[in-house]
Amino acid sequence: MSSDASPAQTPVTLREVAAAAGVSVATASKALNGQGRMKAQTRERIRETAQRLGFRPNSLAQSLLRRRSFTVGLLTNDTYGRFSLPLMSGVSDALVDAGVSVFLCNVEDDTRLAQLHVEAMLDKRVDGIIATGKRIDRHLPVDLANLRIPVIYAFTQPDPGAIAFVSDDAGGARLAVEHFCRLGKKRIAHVTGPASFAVVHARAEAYRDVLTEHGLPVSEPLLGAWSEAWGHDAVAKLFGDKAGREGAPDAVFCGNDQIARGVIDALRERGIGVPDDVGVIGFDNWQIVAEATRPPLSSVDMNLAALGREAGLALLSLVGGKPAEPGIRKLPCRLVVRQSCGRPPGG
Amino acid sequence: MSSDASPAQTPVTLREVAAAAGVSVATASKALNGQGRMKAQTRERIRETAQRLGFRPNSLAQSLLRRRSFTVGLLTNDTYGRFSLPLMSGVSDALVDAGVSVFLCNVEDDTRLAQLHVEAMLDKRVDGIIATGKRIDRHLPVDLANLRIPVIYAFTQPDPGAIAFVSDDAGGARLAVEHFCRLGKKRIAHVTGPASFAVVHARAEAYRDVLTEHGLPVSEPLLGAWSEAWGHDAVAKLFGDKAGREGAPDAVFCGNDQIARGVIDALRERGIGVPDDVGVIGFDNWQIVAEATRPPLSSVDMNLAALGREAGLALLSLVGGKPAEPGIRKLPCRLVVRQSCGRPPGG
DNA sequence: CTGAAAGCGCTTACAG
DNA sequence: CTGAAAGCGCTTACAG
Repeated sequence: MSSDASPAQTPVTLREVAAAAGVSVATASKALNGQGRMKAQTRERIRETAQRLGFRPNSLAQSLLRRRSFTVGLLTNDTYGRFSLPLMSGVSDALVDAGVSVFLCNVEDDTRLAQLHVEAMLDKRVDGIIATGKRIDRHLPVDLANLRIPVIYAFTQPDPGAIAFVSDDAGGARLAVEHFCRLGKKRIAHVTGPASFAVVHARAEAYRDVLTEHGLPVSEPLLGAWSEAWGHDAVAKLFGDKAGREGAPDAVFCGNDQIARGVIDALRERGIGVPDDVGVIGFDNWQIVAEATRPPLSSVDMNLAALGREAGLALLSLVGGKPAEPGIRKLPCRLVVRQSCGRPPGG
Repeated sequence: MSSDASPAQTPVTLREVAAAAGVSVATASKALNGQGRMKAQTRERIRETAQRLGFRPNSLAQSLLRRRSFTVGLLTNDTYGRFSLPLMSGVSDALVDAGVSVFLCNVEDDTRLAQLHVEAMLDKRVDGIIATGKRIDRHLPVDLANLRIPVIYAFTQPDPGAIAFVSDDAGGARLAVEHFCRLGKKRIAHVTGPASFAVVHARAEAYRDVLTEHGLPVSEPLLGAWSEAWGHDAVAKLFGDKAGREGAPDAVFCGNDQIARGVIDALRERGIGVPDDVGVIGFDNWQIVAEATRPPLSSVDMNLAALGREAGLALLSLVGGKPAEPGIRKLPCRLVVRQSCGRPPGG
């Protein structure tokens, strides 16, 4: 009920501040922006008046003048959000402190919808666009190549000559397989997703490389679906029906956490102990899966929030006019060790 | 390389269109907006010119004049996004067709961050705000009560006198328990989350009501964590250690899908068949969990995307000046039947 | 040290 | 039927 609480239904303008302080709007503007030269006392009086009236400059008016809206568009086709969400919050975190707000554009796989969103962004004069998706090897259903505003790609297939941030899948796979080597594992299998995914090949190749480097036998990666069910089936293939386990793997590196969970469940059903008999490492570090697995799952984390942050900062720098090399930047993954991979010998 | 592709680094203005068409900017504006009266031929010529030059009005300038930015802010503290994401995409879908874009504001549980985002929204003159969260019974860490712009709450605790959309948890629970009754189940248990959640009580009460209405025995709901592990433990409590199953439940209604998954896994480990011996229904219809469960899990869906859509439309209508009754609107859930609950007798 | 003027890109009364 | 003028809320040369 205090008349100061929300006195006007309409925001205070600079003109009102100037009138209340007995100066021109030009002077008021300069006082509040720290521009120009004026008596410290005048500046202070104007500042206090603005404060008292709860003045906040109209961003739309400023943007019109500055040709800079302090907004960016974030395009995604990851409705389910498993990968997008950490990435989005990384982007948002990186930008909010610079006063930049993020428009959320969920484009699904719908070209019309994507076009609609891109046009809305352009009309609203966003300073730039971040394109993100659920797959590193697929384009969004819209062409962002000639937009007159900067575009950064993150976790999606970039246009040629663009700047993109992706996770270093090969590096992530190395982390997992080298960890197994360090634990003294000798027969390390790889169960992963379908051949249609680029990451499947990148990770499988790294898997082979590490084993070769360590002089360990390389068995062909088993490709299947990204599902628990495939994890189950893969265990049947790897461990056969025989009771004895000679020649069977002592470690399984899985292409995602769901497969890993299926593997662990299937091993338990066979009475094979994890991590004592067989170590398991997953990929994605999807907390809700990794922590529900028995035992909790060690997994490779793609650092998606950090990736989003990098993308946000890169866009900011581009918007600020700093030139940047085109190309794909691979950001390192990290291995989150829980209990499924086993302890170092004597550890 | 075509000089039409992106000829100017700077967008075409109305002034340029007017010049190219040989009219004043006022006439050009009216022609494009279908305002005023003029020779059809003039209007057409201007339209064609605008089209040819790729003119798109600067939304910032329009907003300044119209006092309407065609943007809204979406506040959420659901970093993980399980509940937020469908809701967000519902909001976004409802608004994109009205030309309204959505600012994503991830506020975590951080009051400073929330304040920062709200101020950025106000400065950018958003037309309204949608507040959403991960819990129906908790406030966001910021006060939105006296904002001078409309606020709609969705899936979060509203301020008194506000408009809110939430899922009808009691109704959702009824759907599940009544389904069991229809299938002829006689001893229906309820395993759910912690007492600190309002939904736990709402659903438990509906559970009791339905059983009473059907003249079936009511056993006290088992409260625990929202986890698979609790689902496991609950099975131990419900089914005891004895081999015989006289008096044991023939159906379990679970407070979320993770609990349900734990229950089903534990039943299988005991050799109890799902759905033949015991039917199981979960809550949330979290696809990735429900489909990986063996057998696939029947579950109550809160229709979060629809809820987001309603919230978006309600905000639009408020922004448009239509008055609306304050209060909490409960939106119906729906039961998604898969295989874990069993078939009707003789079905 | 301070203010009047011009202008960002658009729209909307009001003249002619 | 068309255009000159005023103005949305602000900033930035330029005078004084």
